Amino acid sequence: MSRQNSVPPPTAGLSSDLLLGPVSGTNTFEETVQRLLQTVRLGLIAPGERLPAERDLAAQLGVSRDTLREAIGSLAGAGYLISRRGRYGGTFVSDVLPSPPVVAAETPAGAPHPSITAEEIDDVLTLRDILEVGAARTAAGRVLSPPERELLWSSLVAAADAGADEYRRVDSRLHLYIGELAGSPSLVPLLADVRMRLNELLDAIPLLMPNIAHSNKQHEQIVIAILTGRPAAAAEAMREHLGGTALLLRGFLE
Amino acid sequence: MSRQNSVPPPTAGLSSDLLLGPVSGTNTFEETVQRLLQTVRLGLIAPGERLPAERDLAAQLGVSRDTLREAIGSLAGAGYLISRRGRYGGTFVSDVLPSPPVVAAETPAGAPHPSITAEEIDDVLTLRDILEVGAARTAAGRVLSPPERELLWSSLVAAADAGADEYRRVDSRLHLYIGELAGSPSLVPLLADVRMRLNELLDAIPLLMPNIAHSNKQHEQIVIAILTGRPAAAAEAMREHLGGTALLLRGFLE
DNA sequence: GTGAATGGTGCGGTGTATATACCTTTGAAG
DNA sequence: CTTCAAAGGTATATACACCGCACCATTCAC
Repeated sequence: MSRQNSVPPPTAGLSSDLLLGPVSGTNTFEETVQRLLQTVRLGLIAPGERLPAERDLAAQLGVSRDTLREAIGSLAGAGYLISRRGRYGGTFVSDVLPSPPVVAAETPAGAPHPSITAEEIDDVLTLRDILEVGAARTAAGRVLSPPERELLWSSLVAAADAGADEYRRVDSRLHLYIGELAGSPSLVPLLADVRMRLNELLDAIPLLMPNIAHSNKQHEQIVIAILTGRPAAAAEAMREHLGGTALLLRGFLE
Repeated sequence: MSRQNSVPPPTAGLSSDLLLGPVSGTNTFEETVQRLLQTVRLGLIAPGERLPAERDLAAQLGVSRDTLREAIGSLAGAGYLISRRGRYGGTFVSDVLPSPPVVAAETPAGAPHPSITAEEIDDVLTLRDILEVGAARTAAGRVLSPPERELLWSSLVAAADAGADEYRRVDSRLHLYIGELAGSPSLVPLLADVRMRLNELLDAIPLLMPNIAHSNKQHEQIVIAILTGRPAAAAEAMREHLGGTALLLRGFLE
């Protein structure tokens, strides 16, 4: 043990045992599960809709059908997916999604929160701020094709029209699509990841209608700023929007 | 079953077969190699310095010693690491790092670029802009401890004093440390990844002294803005700084 | 009833990762 | 000069994740 013994080396002491972190240990299986979960939880495929056939999906994901099936099975067991066989069968997203395992916001006996620490909250909110504000700014700085513009607008409308039950999902989609408009393919999975983490936190607090209304108004400002090509305005609007959620979360959880 | 299928589903056609992308297929072994490579290429451990003992490092990384050794062996073969046995031995970073396999910037026969496409360049630069500008802004918005402030400043000085041979490495460290000051642990690996991708591109173009001098000046502006707590100024300075590199890259490679 | 598309099942092969134990080298301390 | 501790080097056995393939069972349009 004890590392930097002889010389306190000139470069040591900076950060960053980037080393330190445990290597992901990402099973192909677990990663596949996460992918599917994202697809469902972020609303990329709506409740009741069908996934591609197992053989096709496995090919798309670059995974053996066996592994994919294990993943599907595990998610089916959790109530997210339903498989039907036979012609015109397939694997479908549950019509009614299971409410995810809510991490208790209150500690029953004073025990430390199982997985919802203050550091996690800060981490997620900070990262989200960086990613989403940057995405909005970048998207606003690009010239968008007519179909892109229409799709953005319809995503906005969908969010505005959504009921409380589907709001989380539709909202996620809108934010994700803004990220996609930024034009960096690598950005989208990062946004998806941080959004998944955020949703996990949001699941622990109530969803209030006034907040939704407020969010919708902000969404509109963001989208309009993007459509009219004003990066600074888009960034500012997004920052405000995220700030609201951040306040809400910190208020309830910290 | 299935509710809204009558209509060509409202949610389809959006982006994002987030599904589509192939699952990473990340070997523990390859991931370990990447980690070590980052540690060396980004200057987290300087040439000549020692890595933790195999057994310790394996534990830190959450990897079996066997796998770690394979990774070390492969990097030793490539000239990045050197292992010495016996008491006070260990694994060390090569005193002189191998110049990485330069992806030819010119196509010899008109064949398509092996791995350096215009899309990759855009992707990296866009993502970098989002991450680093956001990091600078966030870092400037935090109250920094005295040691943090000193370390930031000394990183700046190190970059200013660096010779052309070590510039890439020291520059990476500075940028990475700014990211660390943003206070989001999850952000750091993302910055490291995008920086690795960027360095791969930079390796394909010459390093000019005037550019270095200019960069140093910009670094100073960024750091000062962070130290004086001016988020907008920090973001703007960082954006300018990155813009320079972006122009350079696009000029040489696109 | 027939055919086609789909999920369900079984099996064997291969490579990767782990765990454990032991050997070898080196240099400082006694 | 001997000893010892700390490091890398080696060997072997085990578990299982992932894959590819072939085949079965179910369902619905026609």
